[in-house]
Amino acid sequence: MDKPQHVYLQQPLGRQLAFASRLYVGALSSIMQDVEIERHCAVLLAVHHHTEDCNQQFLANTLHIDKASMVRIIDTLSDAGYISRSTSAKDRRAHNIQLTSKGIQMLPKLQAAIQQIHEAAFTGFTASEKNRFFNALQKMSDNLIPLNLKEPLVSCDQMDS
Amino acid sequence: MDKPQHVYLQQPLGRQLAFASRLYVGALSSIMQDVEIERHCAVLLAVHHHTEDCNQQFLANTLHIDKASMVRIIDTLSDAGYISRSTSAKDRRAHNIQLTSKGIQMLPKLQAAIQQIHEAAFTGFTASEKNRFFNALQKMSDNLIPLNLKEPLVSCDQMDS
DNA sequence: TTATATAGTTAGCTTTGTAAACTATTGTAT
DNA sequence: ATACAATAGTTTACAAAGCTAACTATATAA
Repeated sequence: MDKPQHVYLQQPLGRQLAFASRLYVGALSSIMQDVEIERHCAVLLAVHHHTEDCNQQFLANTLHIDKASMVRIIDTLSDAGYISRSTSAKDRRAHNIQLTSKGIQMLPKLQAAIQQIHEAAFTGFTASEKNRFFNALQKMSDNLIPLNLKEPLVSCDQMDS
Repeated sequence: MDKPQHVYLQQPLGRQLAFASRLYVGALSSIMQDVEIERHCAVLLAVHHHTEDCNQQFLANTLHIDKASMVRIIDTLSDAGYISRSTSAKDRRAHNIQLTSKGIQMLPKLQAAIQQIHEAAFTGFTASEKNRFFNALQKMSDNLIPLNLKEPLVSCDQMDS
């Protein structure tokens, strides 16, 4: 019933996570074939749910996408007519992002697709199992953040130059 | 205690998984700075644990890496001197992959790094929580695979040409 | 023998993450 | 007010990864 997964993981965690992420995006693509920008659903949903001061830096921080990539995404979504930029009144450096009417119109379809994926993904899960999974994923990510250092991480006993 | 995560996930699942995967690889890079090929630890471990008939297609299937990418990875690891190719006696199309002595020598370091990351990642988890997380991730991935179809996925009520 | 499938390779394309340099603006310290 | 530093956004360039297609050499099945 329980496999010996600590000894040797056939799929190391890093790869398993990457694979799951690819499966999720792939599923979204399969379902929303007629919508060309389904890849950026996270941004669309974030814009929808955070109407106040929703600038590119906020989106980048929230979704863990760097700001250069965010420019590309916003350009794509803007060119496709789903969102628009407008200079913030509070801070003229910032560009507030809004959904256009076209963006608002496609939201239900996107939400339905996501719900469909979640129902499929968590088939066989109880509600609390699903909850625990989300919480565990979040906690694990938070635990890993401090290990991502740019600096050499020199331990004391190595400093002898 | 339990947040309303179904309503709107601040981080949609696909992005959360991608982010976690990046954190994992980033942590490995931080810890193994002197080893230049830490990115391919999954392949090295798989080669180590599957000595019999470990060819590139097997590795590709096991780790969910396409075979073209696998060629690149094997080239890199081979150029760096960690593994070697040899034609299989059973099937002369196949290349069996083995660790070189250099590859074997660096294994303990890699395993220690991975253990360190796992200890950090699952700080605050009980053993069973950790187990449940792995099982849930696996189950969720398996559930998503059928949704990844190349074919148009035409529902019956759409077919009327 | 012929046709088909498979393992590996190569090449080309796209997406994504990352870094660096740059602008326009904002905030702060003097 | 002036000078300096920080921030939001943009552009450019590069590297890694996934994907596809075409190709070779072998293997298998008809």
